[in-house]
Amino acid sequence: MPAIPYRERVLRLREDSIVQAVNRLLVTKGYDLMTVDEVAAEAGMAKASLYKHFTSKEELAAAAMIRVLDRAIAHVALLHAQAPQATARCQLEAVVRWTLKVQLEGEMPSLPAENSRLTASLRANREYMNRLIELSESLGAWIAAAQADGGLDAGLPPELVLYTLYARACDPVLAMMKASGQHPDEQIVEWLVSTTFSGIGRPAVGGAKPTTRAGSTAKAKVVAG
Amino acid sequence: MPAIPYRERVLRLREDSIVQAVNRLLVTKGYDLMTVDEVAAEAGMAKASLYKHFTSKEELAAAAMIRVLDRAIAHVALLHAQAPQATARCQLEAVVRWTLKVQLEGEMPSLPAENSRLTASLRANREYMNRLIELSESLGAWIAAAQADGGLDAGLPPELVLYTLYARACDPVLAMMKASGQHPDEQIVEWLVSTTFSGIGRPAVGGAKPTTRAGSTAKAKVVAG
DNA sequence: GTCTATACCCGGATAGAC
DNA sequence: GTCTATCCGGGTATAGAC
Repeated sequence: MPAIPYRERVLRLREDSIVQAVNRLLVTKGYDLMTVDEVAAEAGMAKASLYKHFTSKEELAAAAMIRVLDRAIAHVALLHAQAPQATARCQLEAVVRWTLKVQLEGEMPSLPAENSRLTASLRANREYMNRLIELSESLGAWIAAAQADGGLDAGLPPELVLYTLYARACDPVLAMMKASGQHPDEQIVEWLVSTTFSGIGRPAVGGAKPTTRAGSTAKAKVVAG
Repeated sequence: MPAIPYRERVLRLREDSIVQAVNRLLVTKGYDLMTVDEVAAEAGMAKASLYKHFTSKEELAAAAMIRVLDRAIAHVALLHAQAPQATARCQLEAVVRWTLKVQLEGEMPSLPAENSRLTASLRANREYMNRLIELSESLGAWIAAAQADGGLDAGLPPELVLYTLYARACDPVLAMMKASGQHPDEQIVEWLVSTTFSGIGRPAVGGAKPTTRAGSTAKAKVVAG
C-alpha cells in the first residue's frame, strides 16, 4: 500500500530542506533581510524552482514558522506524557528551558515585534494561527493551574505570563551572553530560566520558592566546567 | 555674543524635527522597513533636502539612536542628583520604569538583536558607542553596588543583568499588553518592572524583598518626574 | 519540475535648476 | 538649501526552454 509514492516522498524531502534553509536564514537575518535568492542557494536549487513549491516569500516564511510551532506543540505534549504528575510551574520551566535550547542551537526565529511585514501575513494565516491558539491554550492551562496552586504569582494577568513566555523564547539576552563566550551554554540557559521566573532581584532565602530555584542543582555542576 | 547665529538655530530646529520623525518611524516600522521617502514626508521636506543634513539612511537612524541614549544618560544623571541616598536597586528600578514609560509613549525604538543592518553600522559609530559605554558604566556601578548589598542576585554575572535591563527597555510584552487594551498604562509598567526584578514566580511573602516590591511606593514619586 | 534569463518595482542616493 | 526629476542596484516574481 504505497499510499505515498516515491515521487511524493522526494518532493517532501526537497520541501523540507527548503523549510530548513528558510529557518536558518530567518534566525540569522530575519524576514525582511532574508532574500529568496539566498534561500534558493542554501537549499541548493534555482529560485524559480522554489516558486513551484511555495507561491511567495511570505508563504515560505510561514511554512518555517508553522514548523517551529509544531515542534513546540509536540514538546508540550511530550512533557505532558513524560511527567503527568509534575507541577504546572515545573512544566512551564521545562518549556522555557526547551525554547532557550532551541534558540541556542540557532533554530528559533525571533517572531515578535510589531514591525516586520511577516507578522501581518502570519495573523492572516489560518494554519499558523490555529497552531498558535492551540499552543497558547495548552500553556494557558498550566499557567492557570500554577497561579491557583501558588507556583506562579497569581497577581499577574495570565495573558501577561503567556506573553512573557513567548517573549523569553526569543530573548536577545541569550544571544548577547552567548556572543560574549564567557559561559557554557547550559549555564546561560539556567540563568535565563531563573531570571524569567525569579527575576534579577535577590534570590529568596529559606525556601520561599515553591519549587527548587531554577538551575540550583544544575548550576553548581556547570559552573565548574 | 551670538556665537549661535540665527541661521544656525533654524538649521538645528529643522534637523531636530527630522530626528524626531526618524524616531517615530523607527518605533513603528523598524529600520529596515523605514524608507527615506517616509522620513521626508514626516519631516515635511523633500528627500533630497534630507541628504543635505545627513549623508545616508544609516546616519539618519544613528542620529535618532544617539538621541535616545542621550535621553537615557540624562535621566540617569537626574536620578543620581534627585535621590543620591537611594539604594542602587531602587535606582535601577527607576531606570527600568523610565524606559518602559518611554516605550509606552511610542518613543523607544527596539534595538534589534543580531539582525537588521542598523546594528552593524551602529557598532562602527563612535558617537553611539561612546554613549553606550558611558551609560553601561553608570548602570554597571549600580548593578555592582546592588549585588554587593543584596539588592540584586549576586549569583548572576553583572553583564547578564545589564543585558537584561537593555532588553526589557524594548520588551515586546509591553506592546502586546497595551494592544489588548485591558489595563491602564501605569499598571502595565508596574507589572513589567515587577517581572523584571522578581520574575513571574510566586511573590515573596513576609518581607523577603530587599526593597519594597516594585510598584508600591517608589511608583508614585518617580513616575511623575 | 528544474533551469536561465528577464520583467518589473521599489528604495537609496544624486543631478541640476532655482 | 530646497525643490523636481532621475539614475541605478537589488529584490520579488515570472516566462519559457528543456
